[in-house]
Amino acid sequence: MPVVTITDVASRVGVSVATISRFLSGGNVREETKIRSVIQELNYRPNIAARNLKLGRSATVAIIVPDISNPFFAAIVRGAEKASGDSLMAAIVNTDSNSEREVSALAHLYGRVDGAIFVPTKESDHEGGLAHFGRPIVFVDRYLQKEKKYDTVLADNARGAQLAVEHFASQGHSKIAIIAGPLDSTPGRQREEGFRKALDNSKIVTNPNYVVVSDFTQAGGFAAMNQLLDLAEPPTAVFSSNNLMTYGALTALKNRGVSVPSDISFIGFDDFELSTLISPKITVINRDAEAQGAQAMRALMWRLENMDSKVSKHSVIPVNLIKRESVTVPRTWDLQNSQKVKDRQSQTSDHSNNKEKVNE
Amino acid sequence: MPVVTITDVASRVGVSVATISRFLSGGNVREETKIRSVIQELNYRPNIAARNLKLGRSATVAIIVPDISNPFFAAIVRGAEKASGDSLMAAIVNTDSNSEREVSALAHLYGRVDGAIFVPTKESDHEGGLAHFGRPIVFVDRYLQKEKKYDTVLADNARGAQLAVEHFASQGHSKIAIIAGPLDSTPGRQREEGFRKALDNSKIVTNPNYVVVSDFTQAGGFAAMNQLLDLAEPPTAVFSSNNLMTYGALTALKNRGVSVPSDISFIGFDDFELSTLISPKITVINRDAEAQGAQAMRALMWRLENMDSKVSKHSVIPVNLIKRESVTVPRTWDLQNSQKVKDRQSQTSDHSNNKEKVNE
DNA sequence: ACGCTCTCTGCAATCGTTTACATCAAAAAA
DNA sequence: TTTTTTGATGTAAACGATTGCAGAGAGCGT
Repeated sequence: MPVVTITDVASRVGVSVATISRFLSGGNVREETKIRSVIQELNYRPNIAARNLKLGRSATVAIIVPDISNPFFAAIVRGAEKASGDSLMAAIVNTDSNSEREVSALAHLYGRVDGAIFVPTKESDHEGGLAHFGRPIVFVDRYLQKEKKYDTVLADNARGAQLAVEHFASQGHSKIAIIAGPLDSTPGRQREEGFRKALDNSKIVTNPNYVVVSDFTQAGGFAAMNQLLDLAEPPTAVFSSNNLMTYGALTALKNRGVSVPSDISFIGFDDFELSTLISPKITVINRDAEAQGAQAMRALMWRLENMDSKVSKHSVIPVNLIKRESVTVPRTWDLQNSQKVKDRQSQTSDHSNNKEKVNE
Repeated sequence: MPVVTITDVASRVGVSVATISRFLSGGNVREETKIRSVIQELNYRPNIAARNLKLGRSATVAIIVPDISNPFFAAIVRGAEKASGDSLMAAIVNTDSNSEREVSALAHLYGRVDGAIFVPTKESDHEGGLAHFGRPIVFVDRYLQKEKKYDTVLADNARGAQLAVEHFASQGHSKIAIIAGPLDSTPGRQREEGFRKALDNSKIVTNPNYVVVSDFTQAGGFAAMNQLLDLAEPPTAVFSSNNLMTYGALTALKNRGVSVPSDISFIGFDDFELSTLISPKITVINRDAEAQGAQAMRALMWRLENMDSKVSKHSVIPVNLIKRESVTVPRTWDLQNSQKVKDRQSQTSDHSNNKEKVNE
């Protein structure tokens, strides 16, 4: 268990430590083959701490996410980690969607990492205290309007909402609702804006009741969906702005015995595991979250090599529509009493036997 | 952008660097308050690399998992990371369920981390080359029989299988099948063994056709379920050994129009997100994966403080049965034509632990 | 006064690298 | 042949912390 250092290698080969060091960093040396074999023989590994100390870096970057057990963030982390190669270590930090944890994580990471990939929970909470971190940060899915100097990697949120609306419209829907995320978050805002714009483009007038702003959580989606269903004139199509709210909304629909898509058509933003196991299979707007994470890591690595560059880079990840079974033509509503007309042609679900009673 | 070092603090306060260092590590010093204020004022942060170099450690541990986007592993990571406090950084490594990646990760991590939490994909691939890593490793969910010196944190796998079998038996099932994981993996083996033993205890003779060994993947579960359904006399109850295989098995059942639970009762090992959104809600054996990760981190930290201790620690995480809707009494098969008879009795779906009546 | 213990302090060595600088031999140019 | 260029090498000074050692007062019993 003797710790073998560069000095041991040097004396064994019969050269100075400088030569070994130069060899390690790719310089030309005379005794290359001998050095190689001695390193092998002694099983020498450079001491990372010493190298980092001398070089004034840590060769580590942080990936700060609200919740690693959310499949979406897990995919981001995975993509980023994969793109990091083995020159960098990735330290992941879970903030539990807690802004205070975020700032304390940033403080704790200071000096420990060379940079960070950051998915803040509430971007407004970081308008000020970021410069203090003093190292490059790449924001994923969030764009700090006050801090334009940071690089970002966003999804094409507006386009996603647009695709959803267009798909609904192409099926004849005009009573189209959105369960929006917080409007002070980038994806929440951009998806809502894209939604409104797409409605305009399709010459559909926006019913204010059909825009319910929620919070990207499952409970929020549940409540929002119920709110929509309680309307005197409920929508025939609903676009949910993220996967968690999609879960909640679908649960609400199921609880109230509203059938998808025969009663209401549904599209969710972000695909989710098991989306094909549930009935009906849910049509979604999808993006490659892993690619997004990878792109963020590349951006960060580029920035670390080009610290002096003043231009900030903003890339956007494309989205696409995955058509499955949750969208169809709108049903006809009896407008007199807003009561659903009895529907006899039930959906082709093989196990649609459980019609649970509503118990909030 | 001046980097402030311990020397700056020392000269500002008017003492030697040694005093500052001692203050930082909790020693008694005269000028405590002044030092504190100067540190504040200068915004001094100790250089981690220098400290690590001197102390011969990295203050970093690795968490090596097959796939971070699998919710189960995500929960492990989350729990471990949470338990690490802020004395340690956690570097997560994704191996894509690839044994070669695992050994290269171990090699790459050598010298970079003080220890690791490791969930190998195939434990048999690491019987040899582990000592070479030279640092403590805590295994999660895996137990290397040849390498008894390592600490482990396992789930109570056998007990889980036993709970499933007992629950089936209590409903009157005797044609009980298992979709098992690889028998050369700890959870695969222990769950299969627990299954057989529980069958024995219940005086049910094990039908070899009802034990199909698969591979813990979704595709594997799919194939295994189909294999069971193709039997001349299919089981009336199926226990799936992990969540991925559960997805596959449920897909197979759905594809073939086999109804759960009226045609076949089902229990899966490990709860999964959305388990309540799909119909029917799946009864599962659950364990607290986050607690398991936390326990692993605690074990590793303990080990780092007690490197000389020869005794290896093995802890086991309890499991419990979450009753939902996928288990009921076995239907009666008309063996003449294999046609199902109408069944009226269905299981109560609340999670209370009231004893259900035993039906032999 | 003296010696003794106790607590705090500074000095300086050390951890294992990288790299500016000076050297020096061999190859190229004269 | 002599001079210049080239390129690999060794020397030694960093990088920023921790800690063994010895010294210096303070407190106290005799």
